[in-house]
Amino acid sequence: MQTERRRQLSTADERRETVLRTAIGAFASRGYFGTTTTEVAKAAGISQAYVYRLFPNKESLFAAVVEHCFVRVRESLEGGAAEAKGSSPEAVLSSMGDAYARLISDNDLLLVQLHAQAAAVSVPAIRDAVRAGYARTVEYVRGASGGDDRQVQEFFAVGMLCHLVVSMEAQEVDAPWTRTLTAGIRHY
Amino acid sequence: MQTERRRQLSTADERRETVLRTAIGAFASRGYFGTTTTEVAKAAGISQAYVYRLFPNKESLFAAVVEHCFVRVRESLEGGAAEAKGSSPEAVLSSMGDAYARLISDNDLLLVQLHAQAAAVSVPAIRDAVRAGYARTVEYVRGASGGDDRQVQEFFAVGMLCHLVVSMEAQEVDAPWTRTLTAGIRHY
DNA sequence: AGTATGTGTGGTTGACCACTCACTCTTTGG
DNA sequence: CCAAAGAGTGAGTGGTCAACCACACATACT
Repeated sequence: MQTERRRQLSTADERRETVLRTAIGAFASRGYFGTTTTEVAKAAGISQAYVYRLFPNKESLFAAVVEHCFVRVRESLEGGAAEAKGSSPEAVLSSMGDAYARLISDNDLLLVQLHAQAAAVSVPAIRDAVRAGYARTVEYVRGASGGDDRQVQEFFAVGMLCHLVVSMEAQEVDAPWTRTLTAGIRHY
Repeated sequence: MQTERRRQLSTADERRETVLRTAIGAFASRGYFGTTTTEVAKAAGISQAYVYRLFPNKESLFAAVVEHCFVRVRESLEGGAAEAKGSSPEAVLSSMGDAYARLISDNDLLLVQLHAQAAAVSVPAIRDAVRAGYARTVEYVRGASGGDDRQVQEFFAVGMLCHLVVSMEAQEVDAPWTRTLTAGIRHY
């Protein structure tokens, strides 16, 4: 009978994954400096002390969360590429853009990327995570779409424009300037 | 004789302007949550307590710094528009882009804008300052260049791409993905 | 000269935060 | 069944930060 009894404790690895998943919501609003490890712990349903058993310090924790976000973004782009109608760079990029728009309809993922960019300026470990994330993502987009430098660059430029729109909640404001910035940008 | 003697104390208004100017450098690396009012005070050469005589709280201080940044950006764009060769939207936008590139060759101004965007997510007063700044700037660019929605949008999208490149110091990395992101982007 | 007003600071406070330690309870394996 | 290893926590600790206050000095006004 014991053999079949459910574990009530998670393994450390499972907990680490839970933390990575839930910490996205914790870091999304106030970013690296503005979010406390207590908030991260609460979101994961563990004690603050245990966060420090799973990660050596706040910096590594945030860097791991950032890497996790990039993985999710790439998975979403892969999905987009798979369901593209046609194999021209334009068709693939458009379908990828659509998949990305769906992924970030929950804003948290996008906001963590924005905050990661901001923290990258002063925290080397985070800068490295951001660089590695974009390195892989740019190369993935280039390879999967077959687009040239110009097209790939524009793909990311539009992505950055999304960050701007979401960060100041420009969709909530009905004015010519917001319509200009959001023109043609999908959101769900 | 007394009439001609130099004031040794600044007026509060002069001090406020000094703070706005020097605080850009203070906030540039670690942003709103990561920068202390003591650092802002040191950059301005005054005591931390006096910062709180000049501004009601940290939030208003940062919002004022953000507004100041937007004013400087618009001044720079005006300069660019003035020295454009030709009056076609393309010529004016190109010249404005060049002026902007020169303005942010000192990175601090750009970094404050990036951090403002990040803080806008969770601090309403900062979000309002960022919205107002982009509202005026978008309308200025549209009016001065005569460009259509598409062109104005691309202008800002490329600007956002600059934020990304600078925040992770992508210029320091020599690799295909950095060349793709930075292609055609001027820097001084 | 004297006073009201404005500029500016040292020192403090109470809250909070990253990180640690000693300890308990659970699971695993022999 | 027992011991070793792992999961998990309560209760700190030292340090830092935003904001405040009492006070000193400079200037302007009369």
